[in-house]
Amino acid sequence: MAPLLLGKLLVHRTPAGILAGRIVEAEAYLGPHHPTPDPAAHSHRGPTPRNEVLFGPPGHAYVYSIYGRYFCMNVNCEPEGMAGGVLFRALDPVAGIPQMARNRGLSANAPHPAIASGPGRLCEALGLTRARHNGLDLLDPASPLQLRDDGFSVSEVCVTERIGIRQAADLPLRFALPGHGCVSGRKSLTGNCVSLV
DNA sequence: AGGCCGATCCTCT
DNA sequence: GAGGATCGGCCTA
Repeated sequence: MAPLLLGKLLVHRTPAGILAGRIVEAEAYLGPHHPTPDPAAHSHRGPTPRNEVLFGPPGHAYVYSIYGRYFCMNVNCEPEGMAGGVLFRALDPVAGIPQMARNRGLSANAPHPAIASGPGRLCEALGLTRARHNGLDLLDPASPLQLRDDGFSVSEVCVTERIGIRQAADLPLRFALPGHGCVSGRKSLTGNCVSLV
């Protein structure tokens, strides 16, 4: 699911207008049901009050706080009872760009890569919090937070190790659009790209 | 009840 | 490249 989510739109309807960005980087985290152990996954040790959304029906947002200051967002990508998720790591801003920049404390004409490149930046730009957005159905047309396909075509995807974790750091579960300026991190993506066709 | 640490970001060198 | 901010969640006693 993680590579297939690249190129899709993440859309947030807010009182201040529509905020949206194209997903250019995502990471997969494997649930305890999966044959490959993934101790870095929040669901790895089973359900808790924090991660219960991951064990619910798919297509719902799992938003959690990290380091006391930031939020990160996943979409649940497994059937009910299983708990795999995809972390959205970076967006290319598409709509409501000045407001997204303002949410980040940046000037309205800030360069795109400064706005939502990184999972904490992404949530801050879109104005997402656990209190307001955890558990929302991203596939419900009535939801203020949605995943959408606008027909954008992705022909090639890069694969690397995941960023910012210690456990299971060697699993090749980070995916990004090759050469896109809004992808986070400094690791080179060259040589790890595959054609989707 | 206490302690440790994280799917981060920003600043400074 | 290194270090601090900052706090909720999960483990241990």
